[in-house]
Amino acid sequence: MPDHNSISSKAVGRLSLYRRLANEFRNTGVEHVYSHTLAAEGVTTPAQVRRDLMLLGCSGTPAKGYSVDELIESLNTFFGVDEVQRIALAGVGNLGRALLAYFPARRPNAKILASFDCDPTKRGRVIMGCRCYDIEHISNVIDEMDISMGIIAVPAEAANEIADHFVAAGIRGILNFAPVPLKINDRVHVESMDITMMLDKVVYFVREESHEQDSSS
Amino acid sequence: MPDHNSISSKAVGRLSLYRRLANEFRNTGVEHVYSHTLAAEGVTTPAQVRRDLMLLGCSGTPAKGYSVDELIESLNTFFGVDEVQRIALAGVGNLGRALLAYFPARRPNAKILASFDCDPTKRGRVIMGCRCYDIEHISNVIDEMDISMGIIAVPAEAANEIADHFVAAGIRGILNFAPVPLKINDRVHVESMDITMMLDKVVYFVREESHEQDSSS
DNA sequence: TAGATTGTTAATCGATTAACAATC
DNA sequence: TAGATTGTTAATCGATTAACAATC
Repeated sequence: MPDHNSISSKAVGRLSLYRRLANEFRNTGVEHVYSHTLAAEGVTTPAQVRRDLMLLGCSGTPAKGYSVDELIESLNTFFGVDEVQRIALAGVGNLGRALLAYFPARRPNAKILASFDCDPTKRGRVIMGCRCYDIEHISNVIDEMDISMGIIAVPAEAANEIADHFVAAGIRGILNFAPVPLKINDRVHVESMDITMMLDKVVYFVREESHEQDSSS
Repeated sequence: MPDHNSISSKAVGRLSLYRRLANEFRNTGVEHVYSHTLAAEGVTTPAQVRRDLMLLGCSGTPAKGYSVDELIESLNTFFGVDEVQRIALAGVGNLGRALLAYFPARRPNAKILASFDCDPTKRGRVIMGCRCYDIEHISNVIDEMDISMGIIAVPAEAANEIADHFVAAGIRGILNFAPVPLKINDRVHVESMDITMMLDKVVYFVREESHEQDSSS
């Protein structure tokens, strides 16, 4: 039994990537993969792939590398593919609706069971197959539906308030799309996707490169 | 003149965050901020804030900290807020439409000038204020419109092909939302946002915590 | 002044990289 | 066997953290 406590967030991300790649390989009939095959497809080194897989208890052979089936088996167990994830979504704007369409297709066991919005016209309606509730009832709904994860897709101003509601309702993991670092003191795992920050990064490096070209010419 | 070549992607991300926070402080009438104020709001340490700001050439005083106006001034110059960013979007599905709605409101100088989709019914139409073109014409459109950045919001299978088109058309930065690491050999800056990977991370840590509770009880 | 913060330097920590014997 | 890969250990690198004199 591998010790999961020592696994970093980065490593979990890489494992998620290996799982996807392994599934692709299986779909194309590949039975064995080398560490450098996984590394070349991804963004890491063969040595790191081997370290990551060793954490999972997967071992390969010099002759054939790693068994794809064995890999998928281990990774599915690691990510608990058999367990259904019960998720709540806050914010049913453009981004929220995109997420409602995105997840069922890609992660069938990640189920967004309830959504919340402050817009009164959305309350009670079923949007993209998911019922939208009043934020006032957030605690009751999350409790009744036994939801353990929350997705935040509301504007920056409202994000932390929603996060507080989520934490108070007993949610243990949050995927945050609002461009604000959440201030939460409880033991809740937060992953933030700051789209504007990513855009700023690309913009900076594009400008930077064009300036380099200017000065070199 | 600070040496921008040595600035890491992470540091650029933090600077993007400082800019947002500084703007918020200015809007609420705050004139000076200490490094620990910026650090407390964000996800870093006061020492790192100081290092980051020193890279920009910003210096504070022990008595008052950093001038908010000076900070915003420097950060705006750093990110080239006066320059309009000319952007192309590939994929006008749910996510693509969400991005088309998202950016104009939050980054007025980041202009998505053209979109591309393989769906024939979308071609020629103006969706969310942006004309959708045939992918066949990607090179011409990008060239004519002098576009330097691309956003990829297509399914995983098509992502790398689109990226190749972008690179061939002379694009120098890519924001990738497809859950695939892009294989590009050119000198193009790529930032990837892998939503399913983020979800997998949250799922893992939520499960992990619940297992810890099981074993401790 | 006293207290808190700044910029700067040294120490620590972790992660990545390189090297190598064992294995198929 | 020969060659390539595996698992493992040592070395390097970078980033974060801690410590401290200078400053307002």
